[in-house]
Amino acid sequence: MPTPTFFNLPKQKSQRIIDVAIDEFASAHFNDVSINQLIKRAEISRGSFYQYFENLEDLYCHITEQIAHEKLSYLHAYLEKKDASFFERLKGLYSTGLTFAMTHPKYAQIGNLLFKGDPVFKQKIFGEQEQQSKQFFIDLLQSAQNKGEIRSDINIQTAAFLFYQMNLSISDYYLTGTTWFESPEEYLIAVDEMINIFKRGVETKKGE
Amino acid sequence: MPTPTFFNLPKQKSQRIIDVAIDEFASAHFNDVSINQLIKRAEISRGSFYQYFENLEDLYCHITEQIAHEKLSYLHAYLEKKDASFFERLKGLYSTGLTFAMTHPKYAQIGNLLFKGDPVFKQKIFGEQEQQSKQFFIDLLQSAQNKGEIRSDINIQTAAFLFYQMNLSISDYYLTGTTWFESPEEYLIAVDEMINIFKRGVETKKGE
DNA sequence: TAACGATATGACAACCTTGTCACAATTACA
DNA sequence: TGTAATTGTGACAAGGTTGTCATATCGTTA
Repeated sequence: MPTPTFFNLPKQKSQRIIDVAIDEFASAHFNDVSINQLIKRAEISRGSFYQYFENLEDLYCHITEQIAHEKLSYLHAYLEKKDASFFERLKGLYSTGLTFAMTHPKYAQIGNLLFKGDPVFKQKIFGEQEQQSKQFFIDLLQSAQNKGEIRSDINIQTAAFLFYQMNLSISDYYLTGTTWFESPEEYLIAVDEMINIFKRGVETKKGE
Repeated sequence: MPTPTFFNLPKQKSQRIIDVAIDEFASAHFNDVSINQLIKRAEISRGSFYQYFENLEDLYCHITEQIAHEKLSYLHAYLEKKDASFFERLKGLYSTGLTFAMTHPKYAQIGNLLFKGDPVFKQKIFGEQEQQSKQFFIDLLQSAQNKGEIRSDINIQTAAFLFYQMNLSISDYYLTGTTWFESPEEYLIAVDEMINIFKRGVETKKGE
């Protein structure tokens, strides 16, 4: 947690620090971000930095909490649509992820770097919420299976893993990929097609 | 390229250096590996290191070339089975990746770290071969579509992206994941189930 | 054995990093 | 205005990194 001193700062100044930090954390893994670079860009002295934060991880945590909060508020709209079909909800989830990446590219990139970086560090920062988001996929699938939307021979754990991993891959490619698709528009269409492949892969046969 | 001096070294010594380097590169991203650590563990002096290699990247490239060579020889057995069905070949590809990870965990981890790390660096080291492996998926799918194994409405690019990304995810989870499946055996079954989902997702309907 | 080429070495410069701390400046309040 | 609390500052220590280079040692060959 940043110190009271930090929170008492004029909004303009604290925001400048946060903005620079977001930019730095979106450019490199946590371990490769340096306090020196950050304070130079944010135009604060070394001493001030340590008066605001315990260390770099303190600042990083504060930012990731902000990101998690923002992302959750994004997700809530979709989470509420409990009446929609499983495949509509899955599509909603993927769309939300992509929309979030489009509107908050740096936030999304920070999350992306966290996921691709040291698993131990990821666990430390994101452990609890990661577990929740995995469980969400499992519950979603279980509910769909109970309703007969997906076949009874589909292993929930397997399908949840598959959809969860693809969710990560899809955001990752949007943020850092270039070679597969020519344009974002083409990519969005491709994501829809992937969901259709998934749908056919797990849905209950017509006439069952 | 390492210097002639390095290649003239007694096998025992050069192998010791390579072994330590493999261990280091399997433990952290290239940027986080230090020459100091490496020479300490390999019991060579700083001066010697620079007599063998231009810098750390020189050594890294030499090792990744070794890895690529080893992996290719692994793949060749499967690449030859041109008469097998598309889904059998896809399964063979995934199996090969997993078998490689099981028999060469450090090699696989080095590749994994390269893929999850800085895209620019990845491109520099692996660019050409990455393109080839993507193209391989595309060709495989195109051929399957021509044979009528997969539906004509399936977009090859989309499916190739999907299968390629899952291939990466599957190896990654084997190497670093822990939370989804209890045991490697359970995971191997799950991989089979994923391929079945893919199969149903893209295969031509019976009776077409 | 002597001499020459190949190989090994670690001190060194130059540069980076983090966290601390004595002190300076500013602000708030009486 | 004067005092006290808060906030700002950059030099500094201690540690890390890379690449170089003069020097020492080893081996081979004459």
